[in-house]
Amino acid sequence: MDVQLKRGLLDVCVLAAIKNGDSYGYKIIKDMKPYLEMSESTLYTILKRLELSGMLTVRIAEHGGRLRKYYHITNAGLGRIEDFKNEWREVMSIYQFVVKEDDGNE
Amino acid sequence: MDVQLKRGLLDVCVLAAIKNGDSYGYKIIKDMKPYLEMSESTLYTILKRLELSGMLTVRIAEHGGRLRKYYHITNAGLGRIEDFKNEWREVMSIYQFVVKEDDGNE
DNA sequence: TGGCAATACTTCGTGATATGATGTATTCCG
DNA sequence: CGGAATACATCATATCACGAAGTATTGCCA
Repeated sequence: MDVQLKRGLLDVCVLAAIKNGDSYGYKIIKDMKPYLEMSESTLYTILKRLELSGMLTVRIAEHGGRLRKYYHITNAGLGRIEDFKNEWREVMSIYQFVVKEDDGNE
Repeated sequence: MDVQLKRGLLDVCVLAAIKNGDSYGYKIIKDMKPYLEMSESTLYTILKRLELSGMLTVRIAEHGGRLRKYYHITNAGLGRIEDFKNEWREVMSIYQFVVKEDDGNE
């Protein structure tokens, strides 16, 4: 899928992936794969950014001898998803503008 | 509106603004304003990019003593709009993933 | 036991791109 | 006469997705 189109969806998609329960990087990628594929470097960059902007918190836990960083969504993160929903109205009106066929009757 | 969300829409929006008749920079901005606002520097950058990638052609004409560059969409440009429509299915499935509420019954 | 896939996270460099600031030039209107 | 509107161009900057490469452990299978 087009990189530019992806850009507006990635952050909020990652937040959505943890909104119903804490998760960790490797699992997030696999959960999102049917909807949106992303590389590991992309995801970890995004997770860092979302942490720095207070959209999520991190908890390090050991699991089977390996470290895992579990990500937990904050109220700000939930708010970000709400903002996205509100902006979607605008997006749909732009979409209508793009696909609108000129029927020649105006 | 969120810059990242805009990115995937701008190019195709500009193409849509000229698909029913040639237009020029200043007019494109005004036509798009109700749907999507963009600065002049952004638009002229995009028009240049779309020209270089063969999505549109340019014709310079004089209008009232001033130069105007009229932009005309090519078949490649029309194809770009079609691609966008097809990708929209994916976008909507991602949107559904983001807004899906966990109803606690699973 | 040797090796490879899977799991899990990190860092770096690069290319694409939206935007503000700034500049140039003309026309139109009061 | 002057400022708003018209019309386009260039530059520097900040953001960001991504491939490449690296580190380290577990689990499996031949």
